[in-house]
Amino acid sequence: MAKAITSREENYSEWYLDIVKKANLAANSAVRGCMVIKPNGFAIWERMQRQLDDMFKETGHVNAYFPLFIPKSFLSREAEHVEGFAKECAVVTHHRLMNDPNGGGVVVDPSAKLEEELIVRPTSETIIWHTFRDWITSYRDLPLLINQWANVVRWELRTRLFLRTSEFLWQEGHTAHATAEEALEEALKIQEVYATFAEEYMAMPVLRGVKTANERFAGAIDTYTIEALMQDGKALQAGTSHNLGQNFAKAFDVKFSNAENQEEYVWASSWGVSTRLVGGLIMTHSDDEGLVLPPKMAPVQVVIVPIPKPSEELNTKAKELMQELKARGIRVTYDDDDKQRPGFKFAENELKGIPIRLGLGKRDLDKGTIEVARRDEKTKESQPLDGIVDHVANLLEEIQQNLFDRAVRFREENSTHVDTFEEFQAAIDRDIPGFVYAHWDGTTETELKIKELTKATIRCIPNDRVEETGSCILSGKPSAGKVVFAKAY
RNA sequence: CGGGGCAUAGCGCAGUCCGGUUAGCGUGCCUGCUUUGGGAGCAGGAGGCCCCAGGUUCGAAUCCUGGUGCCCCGACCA
Repeated sequence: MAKAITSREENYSEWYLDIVKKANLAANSAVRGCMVIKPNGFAIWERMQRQLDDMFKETGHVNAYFPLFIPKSFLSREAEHVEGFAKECAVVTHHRLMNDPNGGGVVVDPSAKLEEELIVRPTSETIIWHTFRDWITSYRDLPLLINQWANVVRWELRTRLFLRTSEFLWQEGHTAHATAEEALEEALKIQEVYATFAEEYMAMPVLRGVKTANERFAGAIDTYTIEALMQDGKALQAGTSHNLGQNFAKAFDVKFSNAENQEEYVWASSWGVSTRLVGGLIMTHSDDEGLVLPPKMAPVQVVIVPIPKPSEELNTKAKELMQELKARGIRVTYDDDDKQRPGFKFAENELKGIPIRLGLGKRDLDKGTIEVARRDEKTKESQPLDGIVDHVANLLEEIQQNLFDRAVRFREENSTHVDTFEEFQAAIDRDIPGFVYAHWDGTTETELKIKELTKATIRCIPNDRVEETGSCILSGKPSAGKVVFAKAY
């Protein structure tokens, strides 16, 4: 068991890191807080990208690319925005290096100081709105629906692979609209796109909700979020979509002429999901044997293992089978390494999260069967080779659904409703705190006080919450409905 | 930004307190033989600026001074 990973029970944090490292998803790099995404990890991100990109295109968005560097002055145009990001920006101050006159290698050339420093984008609203000013003059230019796939940098003090790194990959959508209603609709539409993606493709159930004033994006009117529950009972903000109102249009003076030839400021939205989703995917489904991937997100869905080792006979059959599976659109590989034994390969393929393993041996060929093992439930059974492609195709769907159902069940089992602060405290203090629904008086003051006392934050006010009168668990003041608290990543 | 830890073979580590031949163990890697339906066994082999710089000493992975880097835990944030 050379590659055994720490169990979740023993140390959840170590378990997560073990999976990331031992499934070869990512590694720490020479740069603090920045990760190297390895081929296995990047393949998952690529699947996310491809699917999301299709969905964005489907909703009328087009891709573009804006610069990595942003003039420092741009960031300060929107007051709340700069306050939100100023503390975590990387700043470029010089543009040239020179040989150290003292022989210490290269040093920054002091004569190459920039007139205006550049910041490395922590998000691109400012540079994009500066550009949109040139793109928009008339209501006929609207709506403008732009997305970009990019890297961003936020100088994080505490990082974890995928979940929070100083540099990360993401997509950021930026849209401009003629009316407030349209901008709001756009923000909500994207929230639903994100939720659909999370649930149908990642098999990760999410709560759809709106952030409190305290938790919203710096510069937004409202932030819509999807929140997932991880296996340790902590919430993960998996995607956000912002209604920016006219805040950035005003800051960057972006106006359009409406049909009556009157000038108005443009209405905006922005939204993003990042490589953090890979972390969420890992923590939603994986177990103590390693990574578990839902079939739709698995770079490899089926692996065929020759037993006990490759032979001409087995290779021929396996390749034939691969062709049939590929023809059905199934991503399949053949593990024809003749050095490792089957047991090793089983463990290795489980660690990597491949949803289905097909074990093919001499006995199978004689009997016309094949061994089908599913990663999610760790069961295996012998199946007739005849009709195996249909069986595998159906099983992939079943696994996808099973993982989602399992995650929904976990979330339900770990969601509680409380009415008093004592109940609240007890719920949050459990080993798996989960989502805790409670009344809140709507003030930032109370929210912060609760956070100080319990470390729990308001994840969202659910879109589908039932309106009911109640009293705040802390202040006792009236509340119009329960909000969702949790400890969060 | 505080607190702690670590830096020695691809990876994981011991050795450092108490300086001393050729720096060691596990794993991985290479070769060969035997094995082979759940992480194989034996034999042989390759692989090291012991984080960097200075100092002490006949002699430094080890002691002293000064750096650098990364990780983990908290506070802040996607």
